[in-house]
Amino acid sequence: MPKRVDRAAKREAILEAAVRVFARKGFAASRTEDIAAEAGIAKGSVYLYFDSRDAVLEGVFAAYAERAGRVLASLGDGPPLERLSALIRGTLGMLAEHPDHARVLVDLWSTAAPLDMAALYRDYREMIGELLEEAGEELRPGIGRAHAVVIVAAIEGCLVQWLVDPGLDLPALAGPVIDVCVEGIRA
Amino acid sequence: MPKRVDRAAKREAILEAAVRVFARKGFAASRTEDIAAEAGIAKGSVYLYFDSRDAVLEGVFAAYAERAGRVLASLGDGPPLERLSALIRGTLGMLAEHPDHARVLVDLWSTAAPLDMAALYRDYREMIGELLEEAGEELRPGIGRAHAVVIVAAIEGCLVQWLVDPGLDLPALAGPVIDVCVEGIRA
Amino acid sequence: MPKRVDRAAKREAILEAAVRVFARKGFAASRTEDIAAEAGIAKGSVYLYFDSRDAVLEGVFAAYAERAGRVLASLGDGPPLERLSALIRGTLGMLAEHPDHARVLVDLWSTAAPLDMAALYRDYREMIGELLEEAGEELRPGIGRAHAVVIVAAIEGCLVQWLVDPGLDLPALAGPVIDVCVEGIRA
Amino acid sequence: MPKRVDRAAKREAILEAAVRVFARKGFAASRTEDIAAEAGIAKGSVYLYFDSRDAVLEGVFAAYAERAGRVLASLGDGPPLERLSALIRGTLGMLAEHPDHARVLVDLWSTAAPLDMAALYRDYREMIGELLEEAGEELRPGIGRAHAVVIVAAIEGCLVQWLVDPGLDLPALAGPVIDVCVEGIRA
DNA sequence: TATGAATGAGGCTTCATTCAT
DNA sequence: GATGAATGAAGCCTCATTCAT
Repeated sequence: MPKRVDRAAKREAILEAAVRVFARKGFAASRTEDIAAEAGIAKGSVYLYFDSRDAVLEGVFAAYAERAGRVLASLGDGPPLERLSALIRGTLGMLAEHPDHARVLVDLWSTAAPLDMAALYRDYREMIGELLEEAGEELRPGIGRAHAVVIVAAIEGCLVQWLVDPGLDLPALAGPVIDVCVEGIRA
Repeated sequence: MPKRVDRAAKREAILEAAVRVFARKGFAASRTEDIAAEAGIAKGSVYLYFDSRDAVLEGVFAAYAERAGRVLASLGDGPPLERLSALIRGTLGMLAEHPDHARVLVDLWSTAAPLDMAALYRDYREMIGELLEEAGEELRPGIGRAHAVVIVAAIEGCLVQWLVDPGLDLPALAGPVIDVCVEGIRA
Repeated sequence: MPKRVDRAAKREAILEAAVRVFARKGFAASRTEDIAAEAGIAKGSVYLYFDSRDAVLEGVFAAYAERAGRVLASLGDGPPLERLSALIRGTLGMLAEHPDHARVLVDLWSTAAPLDMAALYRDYREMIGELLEEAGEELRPGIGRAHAVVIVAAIEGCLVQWLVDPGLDLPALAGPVIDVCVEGIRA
Repeated sequence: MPKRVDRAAKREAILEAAVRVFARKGFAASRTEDIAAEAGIAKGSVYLYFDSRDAVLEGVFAAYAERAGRVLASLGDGPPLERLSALIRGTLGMLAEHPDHARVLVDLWSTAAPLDMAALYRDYREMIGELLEEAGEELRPGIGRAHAVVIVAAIEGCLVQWLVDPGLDLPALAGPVIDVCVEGIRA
């Protein structure tokens, strides 16, 4: 009669605890023991669900990537620039709603680990590039796929400034970003 | 008083070595010894010029802040939107020319240390806000100081994407950024 | 009382699994879990049959001691030097047939545990000493009980060399050992 | 003005401390801290001279191998069987004089580490084989190189019994061993 | 009886910092 | 000033053992 434990759920719980800890102290300063304590388990138990402290960070990344993917997938099928605005609002809103994840993102950027952040942003640009392509005539001449990088940048750059200066109102920044990045490229 | 000069020069040399090391391995993974080795001195000697490993990071931040300040100070006195374009080009160019400093910047973001990153970006936005104000009539209605954050974001966000995916051509991104952030806000 | 029998059989099975594991990785590197896995049971179940990991090693020792005793007991009643040769052949053959037990023997030597290895070898020498005594006139003058230690040594020393260099053909070493240790002491 | 330290001497001192500790508790039970304490230094300092705990064991092995080599090298050039007796006496004497090293030898046997014990014993047998060859006519017919293994075995086997039962008088065992292994093979 | 998740003490190792030279 | 050997606190991880199921 084996003890019944929902491994996936427990893993998830640890991951959530880890995000809170990472957000509070940064990954570098977060001890395995901190994570365990936050999750309400013993230090050693973390290793029943993750191979190493780094693996926890990877798990956090995966969770973030999945969440980001869900935002992109939920844009509906309105006009492309409408969807672009929704994407900007959705992303900034999601980040603001999960400030812990957002805070950890910066650690992920600077982690050499094999997290393939590059692919994540490549996909991101790809997706926005598609929207721009689709927008076609609606855009000023000269604006196209190549400008996806700027839109991604505006979003991530807002994130950076918010993290560095939590006084900023992140969701409220969606307005100015849309003013510039959506209205500014309309024909 | 040559002693004083020597001290300052040595400090500077260590700082430069530190930047290279931080850029290579990230701050978290950089050992005092690595910095010393890169600077061609003994481990213990680092402590003759800095109080601690963290103090070195602070020194690096100060150097970065100064360099960034110099870019802002060198914009000349053309028309405001001209100066804005110059600022974008100058900043991205400066970052690309000093990839080591740029790489370290991300570590600085995620460092809890008392580096007052917030002030740096506040000044940055302030400065751009001023330009926007000055541009006045040249801008689309509704565009103003509040949009400085987007311009800073676009720049820093390009930096992020470049760091995460060094395949990107950072200076070349100045074009699209200007298309969106300068041309896009013109009346 | 089938329960009792089952218990003993299970204990035996675990012991056999343990020997295989110890032989493979050495006692120090063998985990309780390895033993359990090899025995096809759960980690915790080992503790239903043994008090501790060390107790398993003690059990293995007891099993070895018993097996060695059986060899000694099976020498028949031919002439003493005949029996000595048989003992040498039997022991080396037994070790070669149970390489796992042999391998573990070395771990037992270096284990401080309360295994009374000393008594085992004392008995061993005692027994061979008896044979030598019995051989009496057949031996060169000056050879006697005191040389039992050399015969035991020759056997165990072959074991050592074989363990350290499995390329050696252990049973084939019986010939040279007998040449020296039996023929060499004959009058 | 660098602090002057004789690295080799310090390494040696740590090695000697390690041998004492290993002999006392066995390698498996010896903690890095024990070694450091025995050497009168701090735990971390061990790592200034060795890469790891295992590396210390390897160092001990190397020291043993060297000492054993020195015994072999000091046999002079008397008649071969004379030299064989000297080798037996020398080896058992050396082991008895360095009981700590001897005790550690057993740990070395059972260590999977890349210590090439096999080569050590191969050389050992080789050397004795040479002596036997050289003895030629002096030996009983049928005795030759192939019996080197038995002589090595007799020596190591005495060591085993002594380690397991320190009551034995190791140097005194040289007599019986020579009776059997030298006198017993003489023509 | 059997399980295997959980525990937490304890080991190895790293490295910022100190300090004798 | 400069050095680098030494320190020892602290972190990651392992694993024997326990115990709820």
